[in-house]
Amino acid sequence: MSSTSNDILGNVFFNESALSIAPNLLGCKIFRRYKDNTVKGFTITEVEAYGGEEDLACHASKGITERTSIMYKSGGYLYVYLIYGMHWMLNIVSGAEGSPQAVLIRGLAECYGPGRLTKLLAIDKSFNGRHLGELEDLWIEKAQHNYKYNAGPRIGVNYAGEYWSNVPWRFWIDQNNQKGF
DNA sequence: GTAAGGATTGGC
DNA sequence: CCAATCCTTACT
Repeated sequence: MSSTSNDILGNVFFNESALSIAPNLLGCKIFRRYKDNTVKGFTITEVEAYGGEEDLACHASKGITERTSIMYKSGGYLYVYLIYGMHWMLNIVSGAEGSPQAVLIRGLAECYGPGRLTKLLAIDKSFNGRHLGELEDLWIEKAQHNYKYNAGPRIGVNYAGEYWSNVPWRFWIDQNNQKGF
């Protein structure tokens, strides 16, 4: 089973809203070419959508700053930032230019946890602001089929208030109801 | 300039 | 349960 360039997700995919992209990323494989030239692929199993200045859980709710400006770009850019002084978070900017949205990659089949998976993928601040379409060392290939998934509140955003801390914008593959997973 | 706090994790 | 740890943001 070989991959073709047609399987690689590009601008057409990422320019949709974060909310619609997020579940479609489930089952996609994120590939990394490491410095020693080895290539490994990991299946995305959990994501979260962040979108719009009105989303109080989204960093862009504070408006455009040096940190959040990347989210105002068109889809396909990477938003990578450090949290709690030690963990890199990997986000894919979504939506059209001027609409600050992003999808956080929270889990892989091979590695659960947003901080853990960036360590596995060797992703740090050097990836912030890069565009997926320009990268030879990181790309995402589309899922082979649609997966059944669950949705629930996002993690770690209790500060965002009653409504925004409870919107079901976290999506994960339903492993108990998945044939052949 | 300074202070407060966080899209988490792992160790006690 | 709670400390680690440092960057970004918002200012007594």
